[in-house]
Amino acid sequence: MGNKAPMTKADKIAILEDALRERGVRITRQRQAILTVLADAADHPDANELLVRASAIDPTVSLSTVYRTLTVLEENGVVQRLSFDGVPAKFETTDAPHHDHIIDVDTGDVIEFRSDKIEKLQAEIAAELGYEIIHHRLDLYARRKAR
Amino acid sequence: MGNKAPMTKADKIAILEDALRERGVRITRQRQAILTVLADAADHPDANELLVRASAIDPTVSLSTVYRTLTVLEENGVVQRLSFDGVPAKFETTDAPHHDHIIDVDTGDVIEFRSDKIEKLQAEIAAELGYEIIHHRLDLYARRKAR
DNA sequence: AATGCACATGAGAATGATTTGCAAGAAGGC
DNA sequence: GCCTTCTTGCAAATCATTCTCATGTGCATT
Repeated sequence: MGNKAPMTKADKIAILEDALRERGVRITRQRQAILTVLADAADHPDANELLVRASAIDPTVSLSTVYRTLTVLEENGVVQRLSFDGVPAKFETTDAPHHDHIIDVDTGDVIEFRSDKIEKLQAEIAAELGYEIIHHRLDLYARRKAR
Repeated sequence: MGNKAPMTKADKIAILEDALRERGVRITRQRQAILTVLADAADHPDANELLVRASAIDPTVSLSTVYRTLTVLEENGVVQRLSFDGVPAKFETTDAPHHDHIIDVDTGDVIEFRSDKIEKLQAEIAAELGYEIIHHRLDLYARRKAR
């Protein structure tokens, strides 16, 4: 049989689980549920939203476990925590390509963009100051130009 | 007599107070103390630190008032609130020239930097997408490099 | 300088997100 | 299957921040 079948989401999760196990993280029912929800999420859910979604898969998941699992996953580089002003922290998987945001100040629209040049400059600046970037956040608040 | 005497910090604060009064903000003893502390601060104090410093000027200042005053000052464009990951919000006056921040993920320290190259790149990217930048926010979460 | 009143204050309680202590439960190497 | 160690759920604890409310005060007006 051919072995070129495309990797399914289930495969991805299984690979992720193995990698975590490798690092000494036990794969529990609750963690599987949370991982599945994170892998499915196209948005940036907060802890509470993750609880709701994970509960649909495994009703025994508690909010404490969501938080504890997110901490573990963050420490293992699987998810990234996004802290915005005032609102609860949001989370996203780190497998999506990195991008920054332009926020349209008039409409509230959010546009994603990515610039390797900027990424490179950031790294240079940090290096000059003796730092190594873990992650960053760049938000451009802008207005549509009149034509 | 000459009228070219340089503006002292006291002058600056007086001007600020007048501007605020103009906008219907009452200048109380507590607000004066907090304004003075903010004008003096070369770093990025959080609410608690501001309380400590302002108390040295006016011992009647309370933490509630620090928070309330910061909100008022933010609404009136005098200070900017910096909400970083995990740590309490930090504040800085808006009269300083624009700069971005590096946040030390281990200590919570905040370092300012400024790069015209990055500013220019941002403008270019926004322009390409048909936008004009109003303001932006760039936070680099970084870790001190081992030497 | 005295008056009035809307706004500001201090003290502490309330809130909301996140963390933690503890006893019971389960993962995974043997 | 067993045992050790890590995880979990629950509830209580924390922490930053906001709110409540009775009292105090800036300042426009006299």
